[in-house]
Amino acid sequence: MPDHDMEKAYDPKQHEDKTYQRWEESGYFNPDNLPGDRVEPYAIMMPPPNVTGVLHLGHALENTIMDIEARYQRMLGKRAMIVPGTDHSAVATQARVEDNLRKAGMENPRQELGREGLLEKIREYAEDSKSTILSQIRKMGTSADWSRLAYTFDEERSRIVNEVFVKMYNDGLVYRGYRVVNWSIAGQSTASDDELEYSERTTKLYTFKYSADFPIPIATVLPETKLGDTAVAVHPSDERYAEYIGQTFTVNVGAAKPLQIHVIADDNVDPAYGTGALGVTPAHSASDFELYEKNPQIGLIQIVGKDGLMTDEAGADYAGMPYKEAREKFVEWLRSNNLMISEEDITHNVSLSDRFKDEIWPMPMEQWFVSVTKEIPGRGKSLKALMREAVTTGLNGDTTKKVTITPDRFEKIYLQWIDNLRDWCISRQIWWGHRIPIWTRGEETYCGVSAPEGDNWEQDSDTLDTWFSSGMWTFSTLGWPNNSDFATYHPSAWMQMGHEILRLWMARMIMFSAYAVEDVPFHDVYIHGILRDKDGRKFSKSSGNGIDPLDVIAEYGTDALRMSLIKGIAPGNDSRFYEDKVADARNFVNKLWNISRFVTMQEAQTTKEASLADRWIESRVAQLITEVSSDLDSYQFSQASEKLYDFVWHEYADWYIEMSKVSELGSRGQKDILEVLLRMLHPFMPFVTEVLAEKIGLSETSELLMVAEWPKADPAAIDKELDKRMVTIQELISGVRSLRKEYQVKPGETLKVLGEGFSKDEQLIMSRLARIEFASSIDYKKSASAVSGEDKIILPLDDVIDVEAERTRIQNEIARLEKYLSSVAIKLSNEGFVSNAPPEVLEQTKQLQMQRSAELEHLKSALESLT
RNA sequence: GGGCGGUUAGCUCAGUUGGUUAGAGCGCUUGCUCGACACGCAAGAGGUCACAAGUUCGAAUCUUGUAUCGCCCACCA
Repeated sequence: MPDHDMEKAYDPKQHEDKTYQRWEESGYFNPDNLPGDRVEPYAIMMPPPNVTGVLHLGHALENTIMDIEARYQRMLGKRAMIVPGTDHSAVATQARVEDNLRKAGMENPRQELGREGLLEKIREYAEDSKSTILSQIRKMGTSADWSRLAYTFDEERSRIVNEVFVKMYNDGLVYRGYRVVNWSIAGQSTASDDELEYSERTTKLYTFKYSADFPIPIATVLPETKLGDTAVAVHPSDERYAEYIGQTFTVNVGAAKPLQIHVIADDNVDPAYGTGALGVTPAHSASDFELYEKNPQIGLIQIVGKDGLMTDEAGADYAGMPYKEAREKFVEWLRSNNLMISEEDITHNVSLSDRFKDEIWPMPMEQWFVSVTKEIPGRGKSLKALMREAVTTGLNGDTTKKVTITPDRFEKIYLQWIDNLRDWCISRQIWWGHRIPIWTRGEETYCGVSAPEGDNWEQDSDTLDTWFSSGMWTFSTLGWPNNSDFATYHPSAWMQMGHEILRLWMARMIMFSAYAVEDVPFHDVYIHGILRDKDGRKFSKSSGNGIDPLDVIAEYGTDALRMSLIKGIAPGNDSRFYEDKVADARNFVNKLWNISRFVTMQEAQTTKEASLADRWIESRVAQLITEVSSDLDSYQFSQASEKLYDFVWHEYADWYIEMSKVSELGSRGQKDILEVLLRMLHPFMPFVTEVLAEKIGLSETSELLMVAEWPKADPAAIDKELDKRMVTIQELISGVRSLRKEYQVKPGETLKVLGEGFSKDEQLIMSRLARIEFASSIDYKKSASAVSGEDKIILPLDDVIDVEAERTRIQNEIARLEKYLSSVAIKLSNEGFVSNAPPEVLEQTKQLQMQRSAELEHLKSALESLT
């Protein structure tokens, strides 16, 4: 039953929670419960938010995009499913909790609480944050299947992590290696290359000689590391230093241990940069370590320890000293011994740990790595090759096993990253995370999903990089390998994510899936931009510009927030958050509410014959359905939302409903059309549309709008001639309105115009909307009757439209088309073109030719009717 | 150093294979309380689409170059 007691303005608070509850109770978030014969699965795995706190507006954007896609696919009749979940986010969460504990007065949480004690604190925090996050996701209207809720650190996911690890271990892809890794002193843990951020700093570049008798000067920004130098590298063709290549010098560096400096040659040294020679510190530089691997005879000396203090290797005077002090001391020594050649300020990038924010120290140590270049047994290719294949040819050249990236420019970025990919350091020395499933007992090593039988086995104390588990998200959430969900829903259909985690996450999902499942993790991935604040800054805790989505929702409603986030953005481009935009979207929601209110107040006129207005709106709606569907099919969410917005407001409300107020015209299909619009708007603004659908009463079924069918366009309704005619009428009305102004006709007065060439309905519309009357002939002289004595001004329509201008326009158009057609005729008579052009291009050209010819004919007749 | 993106109305931004007079929201001006909506209605002002050259019957859109802003990666002696 239609509800005639609607409030004047829509109040989201009264409806949103109730509506979400209705959805949940229906069970339709779970695709197994969806009505109808649905066969095609359509799974979307929610990018699991970190359990490090609360969600921000960026998550709101993600949820909106994801939910639009899911709701659209559900309405298309697929078994649409969003699998929700959260990520334990190893380092990030531990760092956050340790930070909180320190703020609360604990000096060294790890020491004071111990492994289990600290883990307990982190677990508490994570659970707390998890429940906040899940309720926020509900608030955003996300149609997630809560029965499949997952967590990267729950039992099932942990089992799968271990299984994949074991598989990789047995395949020799996971290995223990000694090499330089990124070490965070503050975090007391390694970090992968992708967990670094860069900060530009001004530092001193020191140019010096190790000793007075050492022939080659070198430069550095980290003088204390020079106490660990074992070589100087020069370019092989550098004549200045050629004579020294191959020699070894023993240099005395004051209080430190004497250094054995080998002079080596390497092509990577740029002879034009600095002194043209490079002091090689194998222990504290990843690139120097590579030189060491090529020239192992030079040796390696670690002079800074994990604690940031100088080691014994640095010499008795330096041992135990914080590296910053050591720097001062060594620089002072160089100065006082006249070895310092120059000191200049330069700006350079410093690597920081993205979680602990301290400067990264490259250090050599034993860690676990995943080899990306080693051939996988039985597969004949490396992980790197698989990662490349998955987005180019499809795995093993199978195009059904291919990931399509939208917008496609991100494919290039991805491939570029793959090319530079190095082995991935996966072990972390923090405690919060999946413990490495390796046990040792004396000389024995065991790798397995669970602990080995027997006593005295000791498990590796390290944990896995958090991306090791999130990289398996698409199949771990489905219970790989034996769950029926996995068989049904993997590969997932579609995935969305921000471009900032393209490498961190997308690449890893592709890698793990290609390796473990031998398939892609998803068929399509949509990359969206980052949401920034109104000044273009990233939202972050440190800038203090965070906005709680719940505050926005409380003020404007979820639908308004969703619409504002999606509208007016381009795929892949960053966007900014403006409250004005939300207010605008709120106005739109309210407009829709009032349109519905108006429609429910009308009496049903279903039997009435279609009026001009009806035929026109049906034509326009058919076109709208086609366009919006095609936009959504190509993930043009913003464009689709804008088309709907414009249509609802400026065509349906401002024009169709206004026309319907001309009582003689009536309106046959107001409610039907509104329902079609509600369906199309539902993915974008699920709450208000669901509420309104209930108010106006769904025509076909009593089910929720959420599971209603996506409208289909009726091609027969499309009447482009009628559309054009309407545009002309709108222009005429607008012309009449300005004439009223020009002749200063008072609002109550009627303007009389010559109505030749217009149908009765058309005249009706114009007479009402522009308040004019139509005369059948001109019975006046224009100049004399501009202002008549009878409250009426009579004008020929020629005055309303500028006939001369119109004629010129049409003539130009005709000329343009004729020119075009002649060029096409030449093209089509060219045998080279006809025989070489791809058939579809040829076909397209011919079609265009026909289309344009028809247009030309049309214009010619229009010109005639004007004259 | 390599790559990617931006430069369109006062502001914030759309503009998918080249095609009528380049759009929206906000802001601004004027007028409206005429059967839903002032979170509204109507009218209006405002743009050499960063610049230059080229391709084309036709360029905001394609090509080349320049300027400028931003992001990512590499380097960081």
